[in-house]
Amino acid sequence: MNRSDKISLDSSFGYLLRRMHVKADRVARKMLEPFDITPARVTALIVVANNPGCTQSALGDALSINRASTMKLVNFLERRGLIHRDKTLDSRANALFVSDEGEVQLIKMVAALKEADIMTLESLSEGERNALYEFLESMRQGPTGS
Amino acid sequence: MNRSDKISLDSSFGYLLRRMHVKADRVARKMLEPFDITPARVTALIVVANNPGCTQSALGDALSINRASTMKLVNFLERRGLIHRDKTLDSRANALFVSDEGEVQLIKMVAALKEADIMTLESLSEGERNALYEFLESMRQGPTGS
DNA sequence: TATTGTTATACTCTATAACTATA
DNA sequence: TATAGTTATAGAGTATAACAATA
Repeated sequence: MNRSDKISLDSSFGYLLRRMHVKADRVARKMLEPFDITPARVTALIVVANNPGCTQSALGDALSINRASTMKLVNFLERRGLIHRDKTLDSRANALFVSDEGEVQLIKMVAALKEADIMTLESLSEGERNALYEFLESMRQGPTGS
Repeated sequence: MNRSDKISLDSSFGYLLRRMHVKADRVARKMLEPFDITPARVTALIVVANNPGCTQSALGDALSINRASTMKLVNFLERRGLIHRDKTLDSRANALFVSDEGEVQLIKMVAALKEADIMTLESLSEGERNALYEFLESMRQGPTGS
C-alpha cells in the first residue's frame, strides 16, 4: 500500500455500526425523554418482559454485557419500580419480573422507540444505506466468504 | 394491545444496532489492544486521514458528535503524535493533519479492524442477520414506507 | 451575531477485580 | 470448584453550559 493511498473506511462494518449507533441512540434518547429513561435501560426492560423469571446472568448474556454492568441496569429498573427481584430454587439467583407499572410504561416506551426507528432510518445517508446493504448481502453468503 | 402480549423487540432497528454495536466494539477493541487505542479514536484518525486539513468542527460533523467531544479525541490523537494541528486562514480554526508516524500506524490499525469485521460478522446470530437484513430491505423502498 | 475552539462538569455504559454465599 | 450476585473503582464516550477570540 502506498503512503499516498486514501484509507477507505467505507468498507468497514464496525465503522458503519458505530456511526449508525451514535445517530440511532441520540434519536431514541430524545424520544424517551418523557419517560426519563435511556435506550439501553428500556432494552434491558424488554428482555426481562420477553423472558419473565430470567436471572441477572441470563439478562446479561442476552445483552452481551457482564454481571457488574447488568447489576447497575437491574438496580435502576428496580429502584424505578419497573421490575422486581424474586427468589428462586437456587438461592444464589434472582428471578426478574416486570411489575404491573412496568408493563404499562413499557408499552408506551416501545411506541416511542418505533417512532425513533423511523426518524433514524430517515437520517441515514444514501452511502450509509448502500454500504450497510452490501455488508448484509455478503453476510448472507457466509461471513468468511471463502 | 393486550397486557399478556409479548413485546417484540426483534423488529426494532435501534435495538439491533445497539446489540450489534456492543459486540462489534468489543471485538474491535480487542484487535486494537496492541496499538493501545480504541475503535472510536481510530475512526477519528481515519476521518482526518481522508480529509486532510479539515477543522475540528468538520471532524465532529463527520462523526456526529459535538465540539467538546471532538476536542477530547483530537487532544488524545495529538498527544499520541498521530495527528497535528496547523494554522488556517481563519485564525479561529485548526487544520488537522495525520503525522508521518500516524500514517504508518494507521495502516496497521486498519488491517486489525478488517480482521475484527470478520470476527464480528461471524458472531452474529441467524436471527440478528435476518432481522437486520429485513430492515435494510425496507430502507431500500424508502424509510417512511407509506 | 455567528462560529471555532476551549474548559469544566457530569452522566451513561461498560469493564476489571475482589468479595460473599451458595451449588 | 464453579456460579450468582454484589461492591468498588475506573475508563471511554458523550453531553450541556459558559467563555474567549475571531469572523
